[in-house]
Parts: sequence; structure tokens; C-alpha cells
Amino acid sequence: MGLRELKKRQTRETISHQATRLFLERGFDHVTIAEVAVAAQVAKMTVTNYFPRKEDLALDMHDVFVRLPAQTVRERGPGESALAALHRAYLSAVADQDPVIGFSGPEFARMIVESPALTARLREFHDDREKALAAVLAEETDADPDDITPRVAAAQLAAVHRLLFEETLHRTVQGHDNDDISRTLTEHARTAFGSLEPSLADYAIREEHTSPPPGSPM
Amino acid sequence: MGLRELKKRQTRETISHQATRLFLERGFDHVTIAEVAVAAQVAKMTVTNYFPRKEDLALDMHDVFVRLPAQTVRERGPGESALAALHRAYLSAVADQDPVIGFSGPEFARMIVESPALTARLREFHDDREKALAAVLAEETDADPDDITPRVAAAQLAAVHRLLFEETLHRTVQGHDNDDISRTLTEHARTAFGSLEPSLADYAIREEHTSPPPGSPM
DNA sequence: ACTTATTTTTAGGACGAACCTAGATATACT
DNA sequence: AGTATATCTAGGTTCGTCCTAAAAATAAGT
Repeated sequence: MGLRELKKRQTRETISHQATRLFLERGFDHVTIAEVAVAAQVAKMTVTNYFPRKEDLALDMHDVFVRLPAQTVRERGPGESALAALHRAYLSAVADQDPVIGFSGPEFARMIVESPALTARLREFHDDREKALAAVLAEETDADPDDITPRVAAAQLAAVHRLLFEETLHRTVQGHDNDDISRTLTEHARTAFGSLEPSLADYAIREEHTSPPPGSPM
Repeated sequence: MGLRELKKRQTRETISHQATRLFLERGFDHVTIAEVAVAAQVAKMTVTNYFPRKEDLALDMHDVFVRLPAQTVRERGPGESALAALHRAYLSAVADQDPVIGFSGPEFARMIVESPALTARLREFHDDREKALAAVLAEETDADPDDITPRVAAAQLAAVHRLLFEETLHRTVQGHDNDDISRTLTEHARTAFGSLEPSLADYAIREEHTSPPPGSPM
């Protein structure tokens, strides 16, 4: 990697780090971009160049957040349904107390829920995630472009992820510790994913790799 | 009603009307609040007083939009499930080509889908609507405050409304006429609400008014 | 190594939404 | 009619976002 790219990474890192520090200290809405620029020792415009929206200074995780469920479905095992894959992956993330499902620490969680701007941006993340999931489901089930079935399924699955994410955030803000939250979430995941089983248990099941059947199920 | 209230209504009406006219002519993002103020012959601040957010100048329907599904469930018939009530009410709205489910005319639909700000605000409407629905479902099923079941059910039901709304908007923008869209939507509603039947057909059924049973179902 | 080309950063400013305040104006009350 | 109350207005501030031209840093070519 060239020197130019290296410096870009460093600059981005510094800006993001200083921004997060200030946001945690004083709250997202009480820190201006100009202050972030001063703290990171760059021009105001440089902050904007790296992070076109102020919200992205705090939520620098769009891509992995959006791609994860779609990827989980794409990589599900033979004989596994989309629902089962997502439930399995979610439980695994709970066990890891993965930040991507909401385990972000009390200060960070507080920063988010106290800022309408960040909450709104997060809603967009959830939306993008649902769209990515819908695209994969449509692909995996060979659905007609204007069949809404994959969109409905994606909406249901993404909604569960969203609700569990919000639950994690709020319990974190309320001061529960991660192990406590993990236990509760495991239960809630069972309830939420379980409630989709009657409608989705047979949806988007990856065919066993031994001899592909003539017609795909559903 | 006093003269003061009358004038307030007129002022609000004038502002909203002039704003909508300008937005349809030139697009939401290309009209400033100052221009709306000039067109409505009021001070800039008066526009802001009536419509704290610019988006609400175009989307002056928050309350009915948010309350409708919750109200439908609250007023469902004896023996009717929340799902059945919402499906029924939706089909009725399709037959009426009700603006509240997306029949807003090509210009208006185009204004919305072309503006990221309006799309984002609409997302918030959907979210508020889901929350209102969740509250009613929790109430109607006597759910524990931290049982997520009503939230999951509300998310699934609200998602169907949201998807069908988006579908209506996009088909309207694409130039399909309302009768054509009505037919398609009726079919899509069958698919979407139908896909929830396995999980929700027995959820939140209003008890028959003849002799209340000892324990409520679910 | 020096020059040229490309990319990135910078400074300075423009624009518009959101908010504030004090004073003017209009309506309601007695 | 006179006082109280609600509403509107004018003028301003702040901040996020975007624009531009010039300066600085790096890469590429000779």
C-alpha cells in the first residue's frame, strides 16, 4: 500500500476517534463538526470529505451492519432455511456479545438513544439491511421481480433483528450488564424467530447438495 | 369557534396549500421555506411555527396515518383477529383508493420518491404507526410490558402496510392508473397478509360478546 | 534528482433549515 | 373602551452541507 493510502487511513481513523470521544463526552447533538475538525487537527471540509453526513462519524459500521443478514442467508448450510440460518447466526452473535447486534457499551448506547438524528440514521441502516436481505431472498428463491413474497419475508426477518437490536440498546442504557442481556436476548430471540416459524420454516431452504431435485421447494 | 381559531385554520391551510403547489411544481428540495412564506404572504417564522419540520409541509397527514391500523384493531369485530381486521380494512381502503394507503396521484407520489428527506420522514411515520399498533396489541392481549410478542406482531403487520404503501407509490410513479393498481394491490394484499396467517391467524382475536370466557385465548 | 501530473487538503464563503427574542399586531375578555 | 392574551413579524444566530480555487502532498515519468 502506498503512502497516500496509509495517510488517508490514519486521517480517517483520527477523525472518527476524536469525533466518537467528543460525542461520548458531550452527546452527539452538542458537538459541532467544526469542533471535531479542531480536535482532529484538520480542516472542517476534510471531516465532511471523509464523512459526508455527521451521523456517519458516530455510526461507522454501515457496511457490515447492512450486509450481515444477507450474507448469512447466502452462506446458509444445505437443508437450512433462511429463518433457521438467521436464528442460528443471531444466537451466535449474542454469545459473542457482538456490537453489530447492539452490544456497544452503555455510553455508546446512550449516545444513540439520546440523539434523534442518530436514531433516524439507524432506521435507515435497518431499511438498507432489509433491502439487501430481500434481494438475496429473491435471488435464492428465483422469485419473479414483482413477486412481493421475498420482500415480505425480508421485512419480517429484518423486523426481528431490528426489535432485538433496540431491545439490546435499551437494556444496555438501563444499566443491565452484558451477560444478563445475553440471557434475556436468547429468550427473546426464541420468541421472535419462533413466531415466524409457522410462516417461514419452509421458505428459502437451501437444497441438499446431493443431486439437485427437479423443482425447488416453493 | 372563535375568529382567532378560524384565522389559524385559514393561515395553516394557505401555507400548506402554497407549499404543496410549489413542491409539486419544482420538487420538494428545490423550494425553500422562505419561498413558501412569500407565496403564503406570511413571515418565515410563521411557516416554522405551524410546521416545525419542512417535511410536514408536504406530509400533513401524520395523525390519521399513524392511528388508522391501531384504531382498526381496537374496533375489530367479535371473533375477528387483528390480522383479519387489518386485511379487511386494507381491502376496503384499496376499493376506495384511499390516499392514506398511497393513492396520492402521480405528481405527489413523484414528489415523495424523488426527495430523500420526504422518504425518510415517511419512514418515521411507518415507525410511529408500528409503535401505536404494538401498544394496542399489547393492551388487547393483556401482554406483559416486556413481552415482545405484541411488538413482533405489530412489526409484521406494519411491514405489510409499509410494503403495500411503497408498492402503490412506485406503481403510481410508473404511470399505472388507479384501477390497475387497485387490482394488483388486492392480489398483493392477499399474498402479504396471507403469508402472516400461519403465525397470526389466532392472535388477538376479539372475544365474542356472548358470555366472556374465563381465560382469554393467548 | 527534478519535473510534471494527480490526489488530497485547505481556507473562505454561500445557502438553507432550525431556533431565539423582542416588539408589533390582532383577537378575546370584562 | 381598555386590558389581557395569543399570534405574527423582523432580524438575527447557529450549524450542517455544499462549492470553489488555491495550496500542499504524493506519485509517476524522464
